[in-house]
Amino acid sequence: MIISWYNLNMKTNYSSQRNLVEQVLKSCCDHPTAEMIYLRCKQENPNIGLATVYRNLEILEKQNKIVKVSGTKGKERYDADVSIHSHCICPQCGCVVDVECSEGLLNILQEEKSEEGYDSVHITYYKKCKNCK
Amino acid sequence: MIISWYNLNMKTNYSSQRNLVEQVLKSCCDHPTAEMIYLRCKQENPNIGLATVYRNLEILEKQNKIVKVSGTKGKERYDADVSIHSHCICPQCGCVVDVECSEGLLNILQEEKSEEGYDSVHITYYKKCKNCK
DNA sequence: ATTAAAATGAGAATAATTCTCAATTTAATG
DNA sequence: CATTAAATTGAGAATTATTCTCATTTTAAT
Repeated sequence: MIISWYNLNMKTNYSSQRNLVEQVLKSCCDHPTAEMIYLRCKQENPNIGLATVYRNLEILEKQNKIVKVSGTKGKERYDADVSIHSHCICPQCGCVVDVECSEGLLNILQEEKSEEGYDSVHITYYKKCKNCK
Repeated sequence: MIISWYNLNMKTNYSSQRNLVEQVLKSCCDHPTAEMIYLRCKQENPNIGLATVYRNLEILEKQNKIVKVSGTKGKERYDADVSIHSHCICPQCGCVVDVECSEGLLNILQEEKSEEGYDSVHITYYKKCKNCK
């Protein structure tokens, strides 16, 4: 995922669970699945439900606070790093690593965004990871 | 999906069902889901099974004969147009439309590919479609 | 304090995809 | 042409990621 310009047009109240999901994801250096996030949240708050994690990931994404990474072998993955960068996915195991976004690429995307009014642009590379190779 | 450099390293025999799946997808101007492809195949061959369609879509993708479009609200979509182009997905209904790939963008991607050895690169834009707006 | 809207947890429900397995088809070989 | 091993199939079961439901609790505006 590269750039996101979503905005959430619904009212939200404060929720400690949503805050926890966001903080947990921010503390991850990998790109965890919803279930992995759920398990890490449970360590802090054993009462949190899986549905709550899914609900809040969706809201946080619409608030541009996190990013969803699709194309990862069935399970979606999430990233709290919303700075400009791309992703490389292993077509075998589905793991994700960050890829820097070059100046030239960024310029083209930002021009397209202003011309076409996109909500977001995702650039995804596929390449086998070290483990799978 | 923009460019794909996969290659399938497994032996395949001829199969009329695989041929049908490919021809049906080639005749589609939309970006159908597996089930839509299955239903259109059934019109030609009422005996074909859904699992067969899934199996062959996977093989055809690895053969670079078709392209899978991810990030489309749960159901994957398929495209028999393997020429260089990107996709724009509606975040509400998941429908897909083709987007031309500019010369500048293509040059950057091809340079990255030769430097990094990626298997494929997908550029995906998100923007509400006319119907959903 | 009151109150309406927002959020939650638990588990059920949904649905896309993959798996299993016995039967059939393909194609290489003699 | 006959043999044979590998590839493919169809049907339905199994899996599993995600969403939905609903009664209860929390939030925040008044």
